[in-house]
Amino acid sequence: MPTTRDEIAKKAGVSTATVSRVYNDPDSVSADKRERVYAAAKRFGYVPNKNASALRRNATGTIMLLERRIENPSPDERYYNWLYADVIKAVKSVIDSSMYQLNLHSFASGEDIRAIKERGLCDGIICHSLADAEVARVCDTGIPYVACYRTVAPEFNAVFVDEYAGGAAAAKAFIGSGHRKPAHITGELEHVPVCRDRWNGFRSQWEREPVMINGLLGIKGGYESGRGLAPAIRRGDIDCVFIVNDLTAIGVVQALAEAKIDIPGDVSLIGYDNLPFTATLPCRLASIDLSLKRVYTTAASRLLGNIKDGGTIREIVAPEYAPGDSVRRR
Amino acid sequence: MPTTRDEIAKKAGVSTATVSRVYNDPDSVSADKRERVYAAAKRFGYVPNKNASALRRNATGTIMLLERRIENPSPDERYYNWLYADVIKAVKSVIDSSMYQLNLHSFASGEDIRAIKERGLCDGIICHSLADAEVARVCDTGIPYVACYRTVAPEFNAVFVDEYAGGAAAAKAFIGSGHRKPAHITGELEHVPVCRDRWNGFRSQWEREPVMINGLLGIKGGYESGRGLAPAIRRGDIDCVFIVNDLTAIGVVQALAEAKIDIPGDVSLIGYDNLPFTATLPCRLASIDLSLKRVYTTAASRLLGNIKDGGTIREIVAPEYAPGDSVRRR
DNA sequence: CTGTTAGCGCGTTCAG
DNA sequence: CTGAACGCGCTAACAG
Repeated sequence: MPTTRDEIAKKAGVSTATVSRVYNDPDSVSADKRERVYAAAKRFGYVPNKNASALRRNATGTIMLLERRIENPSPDERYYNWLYADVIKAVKSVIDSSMYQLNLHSFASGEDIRAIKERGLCDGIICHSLADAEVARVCDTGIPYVACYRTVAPEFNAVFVDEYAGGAAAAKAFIGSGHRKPAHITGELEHVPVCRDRWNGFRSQWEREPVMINGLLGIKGGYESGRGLAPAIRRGDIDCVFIVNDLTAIGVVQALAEAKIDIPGDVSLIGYDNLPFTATLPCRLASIDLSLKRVYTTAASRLLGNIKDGGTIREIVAPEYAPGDSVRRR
Repeated sequence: MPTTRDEIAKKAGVSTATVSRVYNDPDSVSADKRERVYAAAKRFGYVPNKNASALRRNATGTIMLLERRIENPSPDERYYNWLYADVIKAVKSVIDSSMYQLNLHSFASGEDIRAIKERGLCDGIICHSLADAEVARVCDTGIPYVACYRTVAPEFNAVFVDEYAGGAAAAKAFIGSGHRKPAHITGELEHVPVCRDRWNGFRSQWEREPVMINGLLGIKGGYESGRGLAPAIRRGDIDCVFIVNDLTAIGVVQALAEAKIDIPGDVSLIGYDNLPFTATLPCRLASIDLSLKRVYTTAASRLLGNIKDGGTIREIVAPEYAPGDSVRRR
């Protein structure tokens, strides 16, 4: 049976308005009364009622984590469900200690995004991996927002991963362990900006241009690219391969296994995303960890600030190299 | 700018109470007025304010999805994060079309569970994979609840998976495709009731007792068990193996690969859980799908009913065989 | 079946 | 810096 503000006011010997102020603008209350309120709150287990405060405030008291709905996810798309649990937990850790609640929401169309505003669903939006056009829709609602994880155009509020730095980190890991003959397997370079960034970051570190194969993303795409690369590896023209993401890397590993190429004996491999299920591979795949926890906790707290004080949000988080057995010193 | 009930009442030419009733007990309103309210609501984009209704109702308007917090998850534990995204989506699909909001919550101690009541955090609790002792704590709060997925003692409200039927389904799949020499790899049979149920279901279908290896759960445990089983497979004493879960099965596959035993050429395999990342294995692992979507949507709607009308909840959902390349007709 | 009315717990004026 | 008082949008009596 939760206590109410009025009871606490009585117990602490202050007015109800003072109790309210203690929770919304502590500095405007004298230290003495503030402490008395805190003490009474602790003694009687008082927590402000979120529904009442949101109602009074003319707000929803809700922060929305927004993602694109995928009706029938392909197997490859489902792998990224994986990240979702981490993302939720990171956002929750910040939101829970604010006066807001977290709400998960997915949209199928731009119309759905407009409806968020019209139906008054939330006070702030955290966009999970949305493309520029989708973020633009969110921006149009006028609700405070931040786009996360994916790189988006500079006019949007965003906290995202420095994909270029990620590619460069892979190259540095190879170079640091004595590799000299790099290759890169990408996926749909023409259509996927992220792939371009990773590739540009990777090539930036080498004196001579790495070999590059531009295949399809995903396990199957990786398998084909891996087969394409096998002869060159066998000839000794390539001693390390950076693969644009872990999912694609799984296909590469399968192709190399079929071609009797040993990892890391014959060639070293680094993936990207650090998806944990790569532990199902014969050897632990080195990868680039997205630091998603950092991205989303940063985004959530910046958004809360933005709701209060306005302004813009722009932060870039550098991913980190996650070592594995697939890289061997040469 | 969301519309309010009072405006809709005016537009529809009815009283405010009637509008309220249309959303809370539609049958108590004449069809004529009901339609007028719906029409006005649609025209002006009216949606009842959840904060206001929860406040007035003296409730929270929140359903909680509760799980145990794992501070530093082991790699094996992290694999089950996977299921979490599916669970959330299933629960959301039901809660979203009710007047409730979904809230995710984790606890570290029994004290945390008691605090849910004291702080008035929710009107109903969906327990995700909790053990009997934890469910008992939840039950003690007096808040309507349902325990999910794990089998729990009969005195608790629960919707869970029929693990015995799952084991039996694996046996039937083997028998139906002409297998005659079964084995089972389990994990910590003494301590894990689920493992016992799966094993009992499996053995129930065979005339002669299957070979059984009781190792440790997880990839490493499976690897050891797989090594132990290899000689018997090579001798032709075993033509099919049911493994207590997919994670353990991954270890088994690795061990058999090392022992140059071909799947499904030399032996057929069926896992349990149908975790999608088994697609990273050389062959698609047949498995038993938990039907978690069904479990959690059922649980959520039963819980909503329970909040309204009381009563008890007890449903058992049978898992389904999910075919794969790891089983071949003999 | 329908309308009138009294608060649910709180944030925020407005006076002091 | 503090307190009194109003009303956010809604549900649930109650009276017709």
